[in-house]
Amino acid sequence: MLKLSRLTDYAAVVMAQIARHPQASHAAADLAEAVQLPHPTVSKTLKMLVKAGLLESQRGVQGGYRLARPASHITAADIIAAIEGPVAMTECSQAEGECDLVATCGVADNWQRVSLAIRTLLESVTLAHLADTTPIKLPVQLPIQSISLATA
Amino acid sequence: MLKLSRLTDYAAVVMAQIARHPQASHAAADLAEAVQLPHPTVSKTLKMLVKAGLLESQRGVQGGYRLARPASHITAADIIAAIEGPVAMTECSQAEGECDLVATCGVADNWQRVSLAIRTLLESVTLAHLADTTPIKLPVQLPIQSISLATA
DNA sequence: TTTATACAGGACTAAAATGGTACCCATTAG
DNA sequence: CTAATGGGTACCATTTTAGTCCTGTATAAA
Repeated sequence: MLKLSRLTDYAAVVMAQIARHPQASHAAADLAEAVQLPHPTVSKTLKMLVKAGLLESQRGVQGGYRLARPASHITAADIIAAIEGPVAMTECSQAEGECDLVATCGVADNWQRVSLAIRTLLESVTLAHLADTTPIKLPVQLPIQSISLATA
Repeated sequence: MLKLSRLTDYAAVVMAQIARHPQASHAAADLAEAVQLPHPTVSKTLKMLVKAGLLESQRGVQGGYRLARPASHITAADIIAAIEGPVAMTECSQAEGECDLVATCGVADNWQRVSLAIRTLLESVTLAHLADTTPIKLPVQLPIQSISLATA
């Protein structure tokens, strides 16, 4: 299915919610209420986003969460990486490729290229785009077809 | 991580192996040996690929598996779908969007667009590309940047 | 016709990831 | 001080994934 985990999904929704009111400080409870999700789960997600440097937190009374940088400088890839780790389609697309089947595999290099293409795509989508209620236009047909897939 | 499942990975490797010798009929045991993976697991994967219509099987002595159509007409998306089901990043990107949070979500539409872009990308990569030992060239930078992300 | 080969299908188990909860600690405004 | 609010950790339940095994069926060759 190549699906995002549910927590990643939550993270995107919550980030979008914050992005729509960038000035305010958002308490975890308020966010959970706004997006209709269980409070502890939202809280967990928020902590992960802080640790990844996408949110800043303020403790104490009147505390809460704010974006660490403008929504236009936070990408979908950032959010996914914050929850699931770096975007990589196969074991061996990660930094420390620990696959002992490289010899018989034969597709590793090409999967990595595909993986890179997807990562680049996700890096081109910002939180500002996601949070926008008027849907973003992604005229995917043209650019994708224009990718040269011919072998060297 | 947005990672493929291990079985999907196996499927790609096995398909590539078959694609490199399209005329021959490949027994599950031979394939397992060639790619250095446990026989029962490879066998399971092959069955799924048959059910998805990507391979054809022949029973009996001298039987085995063959591609159901040319490698250039089998896409990465096909292989992923055969093992994991249709490519969809979020619950609600599937046909029967069964998410009761649509009202408070606010990012559903945009995720679906991203999902579509990834699917299109995966459909543009064929088994012939994956099986090619000279790596495919995916000059991703240019076309991705050319995608208009401006809101309507 | 018999036999060895090889796929088909399903049941089953073990292991891992995921999602969710609870508890207690640290910080800070008033 | 104290109430509000995030931080961290540990824990449990569920689901998913991976892998194995067994039995049945088709087929080519002897």
